[in-house]
Amino acid sequence: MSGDHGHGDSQVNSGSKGSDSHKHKDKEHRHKDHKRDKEREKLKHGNSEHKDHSEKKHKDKEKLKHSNGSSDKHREKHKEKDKDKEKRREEKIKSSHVDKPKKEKENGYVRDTSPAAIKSEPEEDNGFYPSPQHKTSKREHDDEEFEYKPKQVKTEHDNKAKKRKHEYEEEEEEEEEDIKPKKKTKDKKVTEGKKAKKEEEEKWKWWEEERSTDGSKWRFLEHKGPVFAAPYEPMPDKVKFYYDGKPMKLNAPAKEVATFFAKMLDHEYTTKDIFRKNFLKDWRKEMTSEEKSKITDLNKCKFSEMSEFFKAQSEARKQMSKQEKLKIKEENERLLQEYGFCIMDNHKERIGNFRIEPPGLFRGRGDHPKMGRLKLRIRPQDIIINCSKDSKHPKPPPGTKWKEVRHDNKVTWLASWTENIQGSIKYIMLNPSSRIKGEKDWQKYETARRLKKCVGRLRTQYRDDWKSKEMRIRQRSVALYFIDKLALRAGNEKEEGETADTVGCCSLRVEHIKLYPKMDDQEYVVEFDFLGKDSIRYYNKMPVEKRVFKNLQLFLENKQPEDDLFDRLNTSILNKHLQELMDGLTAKVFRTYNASITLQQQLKELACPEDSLPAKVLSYNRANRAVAILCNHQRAPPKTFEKSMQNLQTKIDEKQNQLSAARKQLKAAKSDHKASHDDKSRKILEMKRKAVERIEEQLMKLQVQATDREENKQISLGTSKLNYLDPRISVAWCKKWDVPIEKIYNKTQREKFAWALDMAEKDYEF
DNA sequence: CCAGTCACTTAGGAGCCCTAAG
DNA sequence: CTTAGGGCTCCTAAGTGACTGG
Repeated sequence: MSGDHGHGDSQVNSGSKGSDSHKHKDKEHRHKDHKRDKEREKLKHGNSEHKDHSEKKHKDKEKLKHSNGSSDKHREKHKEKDKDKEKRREEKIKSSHVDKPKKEKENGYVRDTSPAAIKSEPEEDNGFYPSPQHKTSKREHDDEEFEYKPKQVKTEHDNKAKKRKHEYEEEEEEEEEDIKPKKKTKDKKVTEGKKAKKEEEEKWKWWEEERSTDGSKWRFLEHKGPVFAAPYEPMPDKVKFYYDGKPMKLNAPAKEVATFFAKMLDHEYTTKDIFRKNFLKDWRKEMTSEEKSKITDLNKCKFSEMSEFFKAQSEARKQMSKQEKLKIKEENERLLQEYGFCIMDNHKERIGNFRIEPPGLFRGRGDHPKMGRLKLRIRPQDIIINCSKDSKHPKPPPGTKWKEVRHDNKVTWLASWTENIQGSIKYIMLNPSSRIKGEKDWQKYETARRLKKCVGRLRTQYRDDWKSKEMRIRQRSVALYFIDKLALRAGNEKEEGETADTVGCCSLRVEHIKLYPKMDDQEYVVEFDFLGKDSIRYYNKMPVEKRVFKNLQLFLENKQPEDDLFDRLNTSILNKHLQELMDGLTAKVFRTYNASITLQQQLKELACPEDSLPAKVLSYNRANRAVAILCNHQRAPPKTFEKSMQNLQTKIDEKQNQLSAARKQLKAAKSDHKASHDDKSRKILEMKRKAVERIEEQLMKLQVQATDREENKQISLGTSKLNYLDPRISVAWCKKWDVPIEKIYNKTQREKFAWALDMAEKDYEF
């Protein structure tokens, strides 16, 4: 970590303490700021300056990522071709328009009005929980509280009492607590000494409360604003930068940027052409004109002294004494306490990312055209603050101003800024454990469960549509089939040249699939090979139904490799269609649905009541893994994988030897006992028996561990666990098989899924 | 319909930190 | 006590999808 984002003051102090030593720099910065503002302005209107399309063949075959070579040429060609080609194809199959009136929505909360959805909805209410999907509209008067100012924050110190959910006592022991952090700090000092662990154990059961119906996300919001990145600390003069073999002094801004590069020197990013080119270009913008005229070739730059300096620094940090480390920890904790929480509607909630992203070099993933560009430092005047009108507004650091303070309760973010690489907006939002995130998450799974009820009908329909006489419908139905069956992502269009060339379902190109009428003993095999989100390769061969196959052949006719496979389809068309089939349905719901249903099925299949605890956990992980594979959640095999696998194997071998030794002894003890039949020998026998059992168990545990790890080599379970699997399935499974939930969810995860832990019983059905 | 904007979810990797084993 | 390695947290990029205004 940057470990250097020093002190809480970094938020506030740029004007006070820190300033003296930086006066000089500050001036220069300010001067630059002007230019910068202009540049930032430009962003808004499309930043055309970097339109370099360096034609490059990929050679890198780093693991399985980025290794599919389809992309670059595509970029060039794609541009012009599109329009007219499309038109040419237009008439291939007659298209007629059947536009239907759209469904209604109420501000973000989906109203179920489609007849289809209504009829298919016995609403699985476990009788008690208010569904997030259909808020009962009984509390129309909700909004009358709109302008109130909360006097108290509910923080419940309830540690025991796990279940009680049916008792309707949300009013229980809400400690009256001053909102003002003053008191909080005091409170804290008392406990902090020992373990800071005690904290206020928030046990607010928001899921037992009504939800707002008017599209507002909150009624009251107060926070202290973000924490800014620590200012640049000039390096000691003895750490030199060399150009063309000669030491060269750089002005502060240029030097700071140089340190960004130096810090990455060991990373292979810095060897990539695009990265270097982008870096040099942006770096030069920070230079004085002399520097600029001198430094023209990155190859002549030597950053190694700087790099060594940082390495030494981080080494020193590791070597720090316990005390020093503790001090840093405490400081971090203080910062967290001060800036890491906000008050939203009477409750203190954890903020997800309260630190502003520090400046640095942009690291895109895959073959990103903008890798190496300079991410500018974010200043208070770049930040928009969002909070309640009647809250205590966050203060900008002395001598600075926010860009804007607004009071928009239709959104959930507390602060935002525009980033300079893509011109996109970044937000500060709440932690996943917060009500606002939890509700949404819950709702997501409820939507997926509604899909479960009508997925049969939808499948019948899209299969029917394979026969449609309209091209667009055939394409739509085949794409939907892929999304359903293979859990592909929707595949929005992307701006070319702005990002890595990756695709999803709707944006698949001809070059991404291959058709094999026959392959081995299978017929109609489709081979997929493309880079998806994060440039993770998707590779899969799948036999499809004849009709699908024939359709694909049709779609491919007269197309170039870089043409769109589904030229009459995009995500917005697809989603519009889905919306008509089921209220709230979009392409990504299929991923959620298929992931969750797969987990549930797998857990049923793999169930084995006699299994030991570790075996059960293994089963769970396998079920989880099936989902991860479905969703193509990969990871780079850990660098130490082979070695650690070997170590484990050694352990297993040892254990095995131990076991056979123990068995021998047991045998001996047995015959001893047979011979003597005395108490002593019986005792020994028992002991040996126990020993064997114990070793057997240990061995089994190791073996399970080995299997699990081997199977996990390139699969990442976390993503699906966190984003796709209805946590209630897991909770129910744990209850059913007496597996402690801690085996499945760590602390953070339990916090995120608190709602599920609380409400799911062992008979929960997704 | 289309491009642009905005909000919010989903994603893998870096690196810190804890723990179990030596 | 030290060390290795694996888990967890943080970080922030990269998606999805709604909406807007022309």
